Amino acid sequence: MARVTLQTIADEVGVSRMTVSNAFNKPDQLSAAMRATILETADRLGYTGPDPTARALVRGSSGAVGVLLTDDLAYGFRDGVATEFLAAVADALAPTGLALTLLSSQGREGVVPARDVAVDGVLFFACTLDPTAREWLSRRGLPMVLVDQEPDDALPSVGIDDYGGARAAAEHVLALGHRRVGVLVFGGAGGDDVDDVDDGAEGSGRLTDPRAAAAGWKYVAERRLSGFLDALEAAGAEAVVHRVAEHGDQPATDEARAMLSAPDRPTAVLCYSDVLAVGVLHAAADLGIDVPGDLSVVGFDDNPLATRVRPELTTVRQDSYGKGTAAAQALISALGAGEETTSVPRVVLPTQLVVRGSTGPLEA
Amino acid sequence: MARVTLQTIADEVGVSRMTVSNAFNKPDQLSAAMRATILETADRLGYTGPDPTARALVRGSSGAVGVLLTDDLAYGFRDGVATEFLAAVADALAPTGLALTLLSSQGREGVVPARDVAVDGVLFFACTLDPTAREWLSRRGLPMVLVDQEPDDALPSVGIDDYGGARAAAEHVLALGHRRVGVLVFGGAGGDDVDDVDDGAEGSGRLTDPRAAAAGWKYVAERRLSGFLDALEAAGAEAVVHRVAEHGDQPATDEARAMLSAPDRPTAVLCYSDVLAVGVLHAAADLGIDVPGDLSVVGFDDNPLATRVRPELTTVRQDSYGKGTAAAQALISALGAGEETTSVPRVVLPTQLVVRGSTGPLEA
DNA sequence: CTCTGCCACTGTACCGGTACAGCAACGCCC
DNA sequence: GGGCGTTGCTGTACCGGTACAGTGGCAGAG
Repeated sequence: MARVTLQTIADEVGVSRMTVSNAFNKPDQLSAAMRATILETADRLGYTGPDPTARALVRGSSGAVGVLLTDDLAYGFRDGVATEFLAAVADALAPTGLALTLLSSQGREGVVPARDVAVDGVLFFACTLDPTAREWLSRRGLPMVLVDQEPDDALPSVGIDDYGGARAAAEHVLALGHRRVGVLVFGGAGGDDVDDVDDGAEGSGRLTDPRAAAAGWKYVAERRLSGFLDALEAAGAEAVVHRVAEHGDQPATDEARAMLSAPDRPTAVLCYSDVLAVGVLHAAADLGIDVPGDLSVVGFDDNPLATRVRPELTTVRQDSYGKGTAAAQALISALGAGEETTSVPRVVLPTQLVVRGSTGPLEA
Repeated sequence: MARVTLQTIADEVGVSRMTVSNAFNKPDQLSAAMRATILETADRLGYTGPDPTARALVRGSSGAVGVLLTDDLAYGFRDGVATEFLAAVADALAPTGLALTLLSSQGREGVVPARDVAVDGVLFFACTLDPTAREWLSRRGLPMVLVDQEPDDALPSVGIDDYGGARAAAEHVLALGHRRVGVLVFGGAGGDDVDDVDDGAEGSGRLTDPRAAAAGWKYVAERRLSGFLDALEAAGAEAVVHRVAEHGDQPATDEARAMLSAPDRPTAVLCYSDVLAVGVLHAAADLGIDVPGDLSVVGFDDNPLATRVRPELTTVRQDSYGKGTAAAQALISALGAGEETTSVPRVVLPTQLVVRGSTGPLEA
């Protein structure tokens, strides 16, 4: 059975295709009797309503906005911070009737979702900054909002005060008397330093020159590390920086074990995220190191996870929901404005240190 | 600046539009030199690659599959069972390069996402069975897979053994000696019984004739209730059925408080879900009732939540990830098959009772 | 009786691609 | 030197809608 289109109905009723179209979209353009006949016929023939694709083509809008995530889409459903963010986006989108399309930064079989899927606008929330996906998107000239990315003059961006939060975390452990402080960071490959072995830090391991290494990292990782290091340096404390190459619980445990097994181990560890901090807790437990008695651990994000572990994590809270709301609003207004936008909103949400049970004073 | 299309490039280079199209899609159809010229020009002009919408129109496929959720999209990110399911779908979709579009069952401003957003296929995962969205989808003739819905002769479906799981839950408390058993169900409105006050059970409250009331509920709710009741009846135990109108922690707490405050209260409560069971735990705590000493509580789903509360919930595990995988596979194969599908796969995954700390023997 | 305006509907030209048939030029072979 | 197969590009017809400028008939105004 062939597809039922406007033409099918037009032929059946004996009118032009336009009249049928009007029956659906502009009821006042035709007589009530004709409209009734058309609708009845459409129904009888099993017409499914205007085809979304065709309509999108002619109207230039598709009714969906995209969120560009890592190449692993499922991440968006597994990580507490990501789900909170996406839930906020979904909530903010609800009144507009826009659908939410999850785009992975890397497609298979030559398909690049960022290029090949129809969306009206994009939230750039990828965790790894994939330059090809980003380039495709900017070339498409779509309204786009950067989330947790390096601000760009041309594009609206939403982020949090990563640097300030990291400083606050560092100052917290400094105030507790710690002077030899581990820093566990996620050295997210910035796209091209994968085979850059200059800093001796491909993969995991201790970084000899963390600031140099961080130059190529994704923005958030670099900001947080800078915050940690600036505060530690200002206080004349020693920083022992280790990097994990993959963002996860287990990799962090492995790396933390190395850090904590070294002679003269740090008495506090600042982590890029709560997920990594949980890994540190595991490593400490494995090594028989008491937290917070022998080791203080600070996370970042205030992931729901943070209060689910024992001891509960001291961490830097970010408002993921607020971030999602702000990002969605920015995108919605960019969609509404069309081309003539002049202002490029830049939102930076505050962060806040939340002290819980995983940090304590340095024992003499 | 006007949009750059194939025609723009064709004019610039001085060839036909088709040749430009071929340069992108069929490299072997033209000379290498010409192709190089065209690609260079395209790049210089800032061509963004074939427009996804136009391509979708002519190819008849959009590169995205939809998941129809409740009218509250954010639910998909908040509920542990939903996120697990969606993560599995995302994982299964990854190799195909398909994007994942979240559709809310109800749009605003006359927009019905189920009708107006371009997708190649749909997973019907709505929690409330919204007949209009479903009807639009089936009329569009899209490949579609029902998840946790009443099986339909024409459509592939994926679900779990709700009935068997519920029986197992009931038999578990019966084996522990309980004879007066509360049942807390989620009376999801089946679309049209919202103003149906016949059973005296609009909103929450105790149901006098639960089986009759359940007739209009969504499939899963009805199946689970039947499982509970059949097992209880077979053993000659008494069932005290209460219904909550909204699926949540707080509504469940309220309703459970009513159930547990009544004279001669049940000694065990079977719940439609872990979320409701947590509400029962809260109510019990409020009323000073010890679980499992004075009250046994059984949940359903084995939501991650179940092991996060104290006592940990005895529950009926379902494999949400497996369900997502199966659903995605079914959809992918339906997409591949096109029209000529004859078989209508129907997957029913097993459920399994997991006994934890929230149930115990009836105290004499 | 013409002119004007309105109503209800039609025709055509897009939107930005792709499929497919066609066609000229060229080399090859017998 | 004519038939034939390639190669490389072109033309046209779609895909399924919508925008917009008609157009013919008819009613009321002048």
